[in-house]
Amino acid sequence: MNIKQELPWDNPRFRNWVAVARACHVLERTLAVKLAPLDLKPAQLDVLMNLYRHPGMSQHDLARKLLVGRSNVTMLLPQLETRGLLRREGDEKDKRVLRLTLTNDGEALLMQALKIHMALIEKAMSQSTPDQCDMIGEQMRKIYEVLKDA
Amino acid sequence: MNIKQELPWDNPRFRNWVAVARACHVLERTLAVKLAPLDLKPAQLDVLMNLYRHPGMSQHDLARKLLVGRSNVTMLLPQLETRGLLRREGDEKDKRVLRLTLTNDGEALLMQALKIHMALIEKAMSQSTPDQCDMIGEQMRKIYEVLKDA
DNA sequence: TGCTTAATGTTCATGTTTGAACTATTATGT
DNA sequence: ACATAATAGTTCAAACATGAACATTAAGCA
Repeated sequence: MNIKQELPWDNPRFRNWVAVARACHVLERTLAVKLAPLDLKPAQLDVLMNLYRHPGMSQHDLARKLLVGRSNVTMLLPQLETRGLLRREGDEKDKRVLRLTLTNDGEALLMQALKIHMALIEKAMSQSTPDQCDMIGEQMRKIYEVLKDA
Repeated sequence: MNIKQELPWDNPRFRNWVAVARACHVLERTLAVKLAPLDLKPAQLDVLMNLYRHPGMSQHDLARKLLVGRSNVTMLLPQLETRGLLRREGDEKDKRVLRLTLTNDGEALLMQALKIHMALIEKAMSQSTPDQCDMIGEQMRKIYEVLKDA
């Protein structure tokens, strides 16, 4: 009996997924470098983006959007709140939850950061036709659905 | 003048890339959970995979393959070496470099981990046709090439 | 040869992420 | 109503990644 099963590297799905992971990794890394002048980390940008799109969301909801633990959000927010980029205000009806909103400064910084983020993604994705790009997004959303509670 | 430029969320490339990042994130997370019974982290699996494919590689080469700093490799290896999964032996010709190879135990554990990893990727990618899958891999490899030294 | 520069790997301080235990508040069920 | 569950957020210690400074060795070149 041979311990060497069919090797993953012979499997197209495996090799292609490795490419996805590597592309993600290098884009994240590059983004971190390009955001440095704004004194903003990718994780912090994710926070600002989510608050822009979902003003008044709770920390718990934010954590789920970010695919991250609640404690991580707790550690992440004070940096941004101190810089005056967002507000945390207790909910009237449910005294457990804190509602999060961007300040004007936070929104302004977000817009600057988005220019950088967009430029990077444009550079990366401009290799693909619009159809290819949409197909990739579609498949990736399926993957997320399949795995999100597995 | 409106501070709100064209918003990224209206841009297909942006939305689709976000989907890629989320899929990566959730797959990585799931992999960590499934590997836990083997007492192996995704990063450690990456090490074993690379050593299997490139026996005798140096730590520096490994770091570049993993898209990670050299110091990270230095911190990562002792755990695996202590468990008897790999060997580090000094190079004869160049006394600076350490050559890395899997032990039999390391190879055996790798094979177990690969079964888990493969099953997960199969589950994720089985949503796509082979052609779609190959196209995705192709685009992602292009992205990596564009960004790897930017 | 000798001197300078580059490369490999380690160490260390810093910042991040995580999960478990904890407090406070709300929901549920009898 | 009251006891029990579940939920939101925090705290803390441990694991992890990172980059700069360092020691050792090799390469390039006068």
